Amino acid sequence: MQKKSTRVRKEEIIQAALAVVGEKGVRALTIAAIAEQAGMSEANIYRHFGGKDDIYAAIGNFIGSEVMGKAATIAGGSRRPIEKLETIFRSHISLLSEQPGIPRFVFSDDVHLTQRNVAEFLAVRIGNYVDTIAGIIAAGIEEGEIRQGLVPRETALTLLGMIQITVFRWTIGTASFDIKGDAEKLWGNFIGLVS
Amino acid sequence: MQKKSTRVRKEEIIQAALAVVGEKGVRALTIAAIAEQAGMSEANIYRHFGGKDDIYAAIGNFIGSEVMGKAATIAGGSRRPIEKLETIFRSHISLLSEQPGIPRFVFSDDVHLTQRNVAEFLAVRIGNYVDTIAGIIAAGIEEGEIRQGLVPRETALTLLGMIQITVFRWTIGTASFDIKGDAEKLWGNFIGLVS
DNA sequence: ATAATATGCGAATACATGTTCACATGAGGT
DNA sequence: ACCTCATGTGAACATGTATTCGCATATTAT
Repeated sequence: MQKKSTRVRKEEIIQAALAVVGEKGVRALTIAAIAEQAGMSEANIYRHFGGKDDIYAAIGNFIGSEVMGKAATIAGGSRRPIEKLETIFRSHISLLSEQPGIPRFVFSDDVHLTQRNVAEFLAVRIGNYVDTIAGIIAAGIEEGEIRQGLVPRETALTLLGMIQITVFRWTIGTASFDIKGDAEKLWGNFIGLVS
Repeated sequence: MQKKSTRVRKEEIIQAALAVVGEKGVRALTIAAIAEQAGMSEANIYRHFGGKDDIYAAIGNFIGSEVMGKAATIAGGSRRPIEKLETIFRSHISLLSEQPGIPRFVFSDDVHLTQRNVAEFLAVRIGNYVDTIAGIIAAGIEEGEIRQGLVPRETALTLLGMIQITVFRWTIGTASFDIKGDAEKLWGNFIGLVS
């Protein structure tokens, strides 16, 4: 087996772990499963991570920085508020459907209850995410694209709820669930709700 | 130890299991934990249930019939559509905050992936639930209480998403999270969205 | 080239978990 | 009162899981 630096191995292990969560859920995120997915021995995983808690934290960091950061980029663009919201909504649904491990991990009660520090970290990131979307909505109201009288923060939470329930129905239902089509319908109705 | 009939023991075991899930999550739903919570031996649990899968199914049935049925009762009442929606929303938030085991179980990826039959059953029940709420919204549109142009089904999903994200933020955050207050704010904004 | 160090792995360990079994005991029908 | 059967339990078992340890080997610096 070719040797690689810890930096590279850490990324491989995190990606393998996310793949396992996506396919079999957080419950199946065992060291053995990660090792098999990553194509290395179980003992080797301990060369690069202190233990399972350490791996949980690394997954949380990855999701927090790589994923949640995207919204900030879109928010900083020069398009109109409604367009920004649509882009964020679409790319979010797209990402979650391609990397099911991400929502599984974030919504896992196992993580919430046994990895409190990871949960707190994610809670803060999600809070920032809500703020970002609320800011776009506030701008939309000011520019007249979005109806007056709406509360930006609560409207942002409503939008996130749409994403969450879509992912949930996709996860719980059969594999043939058309998540993209479902999301489109919800978005169309959201336009009607806010304009 | 006093002996009781299987019928009554089954209920005790299910309630104990729901309590365990509410306090420590689905991951911690072990036979040992249920036995301790219910105050009986592990072996005795096997007197009344075939095994863990059987217990999962029983929990799913309980949640499906006892809980989801409430919405149908409210929907059948004689109040105005918006009032019905508010009652459903409030009682739902109230129930989930008092019995955290219910959302933990329903949203558990462990259940979704390893208990497919339970997941399918819940999916059908949730589908009925969506239909019920969509029916109320359709009536609201017809009576002029709710804005025209909205799609009942998608608006119903949006309402459910509000509930789901509220429970999620409550679960992931600190124990001091004010779920009732948060839900009230969301409801107030929902009124603005649909009317 | 060689020493030093980081990387890799099979095997062993300690513990948790689902399940079964042989045996005890209490409740209800006769 | 007694018999029968459902209910209850401690102990044992097989398997799964996280983690550690001694040893091998590739990479890097000198």
